Amino acid sequence: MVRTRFAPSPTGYLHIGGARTALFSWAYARKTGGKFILRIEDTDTERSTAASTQAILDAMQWLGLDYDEGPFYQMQRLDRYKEVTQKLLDQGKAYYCYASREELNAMREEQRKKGLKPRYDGRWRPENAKGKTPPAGVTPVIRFRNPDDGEVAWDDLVKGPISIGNQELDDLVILRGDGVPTYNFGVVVDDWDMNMTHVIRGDDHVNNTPRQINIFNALGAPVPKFGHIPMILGADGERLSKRHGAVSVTQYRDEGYLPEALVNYLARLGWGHGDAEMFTREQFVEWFSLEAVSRSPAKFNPEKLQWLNNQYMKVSDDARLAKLAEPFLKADGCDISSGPKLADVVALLKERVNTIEELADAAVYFYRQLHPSEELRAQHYTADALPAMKALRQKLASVEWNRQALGAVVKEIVTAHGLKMPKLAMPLRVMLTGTPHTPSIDAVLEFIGRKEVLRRMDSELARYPG
RNA sequence: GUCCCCAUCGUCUAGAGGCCUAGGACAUCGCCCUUUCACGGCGGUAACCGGGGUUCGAAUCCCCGUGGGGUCGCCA
Repeated sequence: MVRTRFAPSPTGYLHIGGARTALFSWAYARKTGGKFILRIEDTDTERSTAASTQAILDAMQWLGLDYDEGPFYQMQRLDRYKEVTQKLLDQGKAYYCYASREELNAMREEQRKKGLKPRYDGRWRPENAKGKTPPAGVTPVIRFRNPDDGEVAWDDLVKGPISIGNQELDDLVILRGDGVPTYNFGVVVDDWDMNMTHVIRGDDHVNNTPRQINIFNALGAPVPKFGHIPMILGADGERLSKRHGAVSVTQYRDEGYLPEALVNYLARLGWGHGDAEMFTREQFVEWFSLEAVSRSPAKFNPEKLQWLNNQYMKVSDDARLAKLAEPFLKADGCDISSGPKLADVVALLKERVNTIEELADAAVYFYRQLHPSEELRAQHYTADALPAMKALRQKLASVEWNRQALGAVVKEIVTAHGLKMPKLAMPLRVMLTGTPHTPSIDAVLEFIGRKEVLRRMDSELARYPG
């Protein structure tokens, strides 16, 4: 039985990269009929917050990444880490280290200066510490005694064979002075205890893997399979971060992206299935395989996400989109109940916008008058258009109020005044909505409604007496 | 700097030695549709990082170079 997990640290929101890692890990479990476990790695007591944990949980739920077990919290398992550490201590596979942070920093700086790789020099290994008396006032940490030579190798599920010499590794701290485990140790104990079979995680952990394998071996624990997924980069090729703009999953939700669009986009980042661009979550699970995951990093492309979101909006239920857009409209001072049915407005607008936020922005003038700028007035309220507008205003007072009849009236006026369609449609559009970009003018008229149309026209036309 | 990993259009990718005159999508450009803006339709520009091998044949395999990313914490 396959068991995978997602193990975020609650030191901030769930970001795009983490979400994709979670998605792939989740998809692998679902594909193989295995279990997906959520574990919160909250051992960074300085930076971990309950709010972050909640934000991550919310984001996962929004994306539809359901888990079968957990969330487990590492800080609730301190006794277990201590117990395992003691076992290692007893077997001589771990030891106390009394080096101070200052001392270690100095050591690393020295090594770096010599062009060497900074690494712990084993000064408190039992054989080196003989006769040394532990300095007073230093609470010791516990270090894992890494093998001195040989190679650590594994066949990565996405990258293929990888091997690193043990000479490259040093004795890492596994238990801090305060009894809290460090990342590389907590992960191993947990992955062991939680029976993980497949560790699917970000590329940035490749270099931790050999250390972890050594610990698994020292513990006599079965070593899981590893699959390392490449990072997501920003447009500049640097690792995706805050300075690249929106990187938080919840931020995309708040800006009006649909979860299925984000999931689809994330799935296509570093993975592909022939020419398939749009697919359901079920298809993704069915098609997913780690072998098909790209081995190189991918750049995040917001334009394509927008396009995908637009594609999903076009096929989304109007009532659903209306519900999502409503809060934006309300925040913009619109009283939905006073205007056309929002779902109808949505149907009219959804294929023209990329996000719910844009949808709401485009819907405002159906609920509240937006006045055009002086520039737009000057551009569209031309000398030959104004008389036609006034004539139209009169006709609209009594015409039958449906799209077809309204379109006919507009055409009638256009003809009567010897104009071309845009010559009347544009000023009318601008007058009613404050913007030159709207759906067809007859639909706009119909939705705004007779009373409001007349009111708006009067308020604008009053500026041009005579 | 060290070690690890990676390398197809601007971007995401298809490609498992002959199916490749390198395909699709986003973006971009042009045309069509049109009542503006979109949507949509049609078409265009655009890539195998370089050099050596292996092979009858290489985008695909190997080596070197170059470039990019990651890593080297009592962070995860």
